[in-house]
Amino acid sequence: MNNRNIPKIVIDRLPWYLQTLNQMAREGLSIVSSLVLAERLDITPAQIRKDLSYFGEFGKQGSGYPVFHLMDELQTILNINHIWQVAIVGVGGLGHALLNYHGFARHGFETILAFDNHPNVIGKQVAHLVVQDITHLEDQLRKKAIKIGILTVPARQAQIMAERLVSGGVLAILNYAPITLHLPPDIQVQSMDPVQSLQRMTYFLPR
Amino acid sequence: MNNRNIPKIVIDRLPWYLQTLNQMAREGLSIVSSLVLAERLDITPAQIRKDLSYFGEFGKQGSGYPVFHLMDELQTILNINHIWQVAIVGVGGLGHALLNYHGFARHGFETILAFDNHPNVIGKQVAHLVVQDITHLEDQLRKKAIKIGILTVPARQAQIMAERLVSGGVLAILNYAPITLHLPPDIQVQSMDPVQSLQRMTYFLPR
DNA sequence: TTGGTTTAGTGATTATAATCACTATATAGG
DNA sequence: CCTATATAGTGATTATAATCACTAAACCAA
Repeated sequence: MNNRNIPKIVIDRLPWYLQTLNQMAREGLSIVSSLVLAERLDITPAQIRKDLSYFGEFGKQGSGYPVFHLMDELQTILNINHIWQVAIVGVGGLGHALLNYHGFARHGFETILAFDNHPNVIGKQVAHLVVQDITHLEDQLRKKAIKIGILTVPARQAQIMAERLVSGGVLAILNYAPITLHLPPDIQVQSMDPVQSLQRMTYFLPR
Repeated sequence: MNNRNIPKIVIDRLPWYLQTLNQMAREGLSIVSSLVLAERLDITPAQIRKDLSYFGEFGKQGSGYPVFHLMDELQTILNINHIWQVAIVGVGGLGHALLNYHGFARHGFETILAFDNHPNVIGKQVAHLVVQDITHLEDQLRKKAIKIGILTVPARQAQIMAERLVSGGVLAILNYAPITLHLPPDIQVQSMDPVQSLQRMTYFLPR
């Protein structure tokens, strides 16, 4: 086991492997070789083998990796072998859509709190939740010991709301606002800006 | 000018630089040094200077980069110095949210077509568009010469819809479905899977 | 059981990317 | 104008990541 400190980029690929293994499991596959998995992901088999080797020996020579076992291992590695409770801040169009998205729960992320600052939304039921007044944010986060927040507020409010999430004890933020958040280095942030993603593609399109 | 073929990861950072420059411009800043920009982005100044040097010399020694000029240059490099027309496939909750999102238009991405296969949605007005029957997809894409598609359909329909986008002439797909699309190598794909993003963070959270 | 085939794991190698550290140029203050 | 300071651009260096290519183990068909 290749256990000198693990490159972050390896971690970034694991969820992707897991997603594909999930798909393969649903297709009834019970063993998969690095070659087959690699073809599905459009990368090299060596990459997969080396990535996995950072964490242990999960495969068998001659056959490959047992799909379910590898999924379990990846879930343990990724720290998703239990339910994570999540809070959403900002119940506009996107917040609504995310609250109604079943994918979170299906993968162990349970949205249990939703906040907004707009009187028209506060107290309203959205999907399975009643939207709470943003003034209760830190209180509620502490009370429920929430570690993960989803930020779906307008750009100009995002920084302050991110800080409030952090002061409520949140350690990881999924940021849908199109700004770069400034938070302590131990806080995890993943940004989901569709405009940036589009701009990463237009570079390669014919001019 | 450091013009041997440009690493893809450099391209990936340019939209992020641009976003921050935008913000700085709004704050009234007209010149910015690599140091100041780097602090804002939490990277090293050398990284920024080297990245930009792949494309030209945009700064002045002693002072820094003229904000507006650099923005213009980046927009030209990224091929976003004109309007891109975009089609959305799938007008569920997320599709609705994206159609109502003004950020696309504000950054030169104009959503001009929306498709769905559900009778309850077809013909309905959503934001500025009337949702069209998915059967007209390829026709309409060709007619309007659309090169960029946004995919917001359920996972099981995503692959086939991606293929239909491509056969309608689309060259870049922003994929919100939680699957890995298999498309010709010249097709650009950016995936936006919130579950994967959450899983990339949980690894670093206390267990 | 045996021998050819498949495949994981991994040290060595190569490729890619980030950083350093220097040069040349511009700025700003007196 | 002159000098001290700031900063871009970049070749050289270091760090990081991907791939190669080998070994040992497991599989499988006859």
